[in-house]
Amino acid sequence: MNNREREMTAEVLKAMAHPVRLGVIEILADGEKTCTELFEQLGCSQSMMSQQLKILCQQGLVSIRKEGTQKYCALRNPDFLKLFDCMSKHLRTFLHFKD
Amino acid sequence: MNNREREMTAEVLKAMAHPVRLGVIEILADGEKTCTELFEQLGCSQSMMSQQLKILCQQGLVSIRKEGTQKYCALRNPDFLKLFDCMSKHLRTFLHFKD
DNA sequence: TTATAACATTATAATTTTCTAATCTATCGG
DNA sequence: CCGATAGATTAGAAAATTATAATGTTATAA
Repeated sequence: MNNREREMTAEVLKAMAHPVRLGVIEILADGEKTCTELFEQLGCSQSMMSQQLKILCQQGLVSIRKEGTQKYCALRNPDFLKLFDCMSKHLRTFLHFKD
Repeated sequence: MNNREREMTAEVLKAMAHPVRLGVIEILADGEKTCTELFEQLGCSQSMMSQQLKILCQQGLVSIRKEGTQKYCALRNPDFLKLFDCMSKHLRTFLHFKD
């Protein structure tokens, strides 16, 4: 990786590095959801969700499809789901995470 | 993942989400290196490297072994290297990254 | 014992992120 | 057209990150 590539990679990682945004990715693993479903399930405000979804879209992690007055969000790159296993294992092994 | 786990995961991802820190992980894939080797190869200051290494250690990504006046850094969890392929592919596929 | 090489810490200014609250826009049903 | 629902945008304060510069610490070699 050259420096430019590392900078772009850092941007993508930053886009994931937030509890709400991780929650979105996790929920979307189950299939398309509307913005409202997402913020209700994650217990954050509508405004917060809208802002976080924008970040996820900008980094190509989520795509949005409009249907009437609603918008359906979907995972654009399911590869990133692998990351969750990796992280769970890491937390348990290296950071003494319990429960 | 519950919320606590998402918060901890976010911390680990943040620890990777920086060009210098990604560079460290990439270089360490090749084996142990001293701090000086790392900052020289990445072209950043010694102080910068020391601070970034601290972050990587705190999140369990890098371990440090002392030997005389030097310190040898190593990747603690080589699982994270998989991430680089995933990222390269993502950049090319979803973010139109060229070369 | 002193100079130096390797690394850590601290302080700080500049920039980014994060979160909340308020407002705006678009679409649909009636 | 009107009200309601779904979502976006904007503004701003607080907190976190980033980068640089200066200074501290420790171990070794001479």
